[in-house]
Amino acid sequence: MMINTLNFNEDYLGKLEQNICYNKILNMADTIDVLTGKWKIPIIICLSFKPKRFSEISRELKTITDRTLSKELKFLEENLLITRNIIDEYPLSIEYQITEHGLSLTKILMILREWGEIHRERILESHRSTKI
Amino acid sequence: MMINTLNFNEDYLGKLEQNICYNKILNMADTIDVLTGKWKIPIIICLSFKPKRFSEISRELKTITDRTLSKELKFLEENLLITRNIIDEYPLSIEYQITEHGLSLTKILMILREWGEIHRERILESHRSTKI
DNA sequence: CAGGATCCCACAGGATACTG
DNA sequence: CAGTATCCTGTGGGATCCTG
Repeated sequence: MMINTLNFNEDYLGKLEQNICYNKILNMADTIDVLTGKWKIPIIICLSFKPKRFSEISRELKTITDRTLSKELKFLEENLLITRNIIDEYPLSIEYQITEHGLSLTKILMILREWGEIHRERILESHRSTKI
Repeated sequence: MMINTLNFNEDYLGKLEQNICYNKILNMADTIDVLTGKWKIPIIICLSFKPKRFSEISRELKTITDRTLSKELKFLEENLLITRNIIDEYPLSIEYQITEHGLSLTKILMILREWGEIHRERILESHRSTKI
């Protein structure tokens, strides 16, 4: 997983530089991978406050389907961003908890938010000026 | 564009906090939007060195199709990350150039790369330990 | 050279129904 | 409660061919 097949031309910045550049891009893509899609960021944020159960997450995210939530939780667990803890056997109760590694995304999310704000400003500004 | 329809429950952190949180997530999603997909990051990096023409970009990215390159360049232009400059009419020659705004993504890309490196380490490490 | 048009497939994610 | 199974649609992106 996470290994995509992007191919830069071998002449790109010379072979050595190209390989370095190639790996850097792979690393960026890996990070994007973990944040992309409609629900990963909301789930991460939702769990960053405290551990929660399946139904709690589902309720807070409101429009997510069980199927999607189930898949995304599995994905995040495989990526070591959350853990799935069995709390009680009878009745079955399971808790999802963010890991340290998962929390380390917080910094990135803040930076994404900041840039997104600026970006939205620019776009709106440019739309205004073209309409005058 | 860029406005998705994510819906947090109204009770989420209380109504006020929820609205703030909701907007923050929209901003994050906007940034991700600009970086997601197979080719946006490579194109941005490719153009961050110097302005290039369609065929140059195509050659350097090697496996990208004309159709995809065309669409992505249009997307990046609409998002004010690059400009499309007509250099010569006869023969037609056009140059794509990254904007200041586009260059401001560099910082984010570095951070994504750093986290991606760490992430890959963790994943590999965990796979090693489960196989022992 | 700088793309547009068309066809095609894989995958994300919603709707709905069911299970231990 | 904590999911799984099935069906369905929209979109990303490759392949191929065509044009000013």
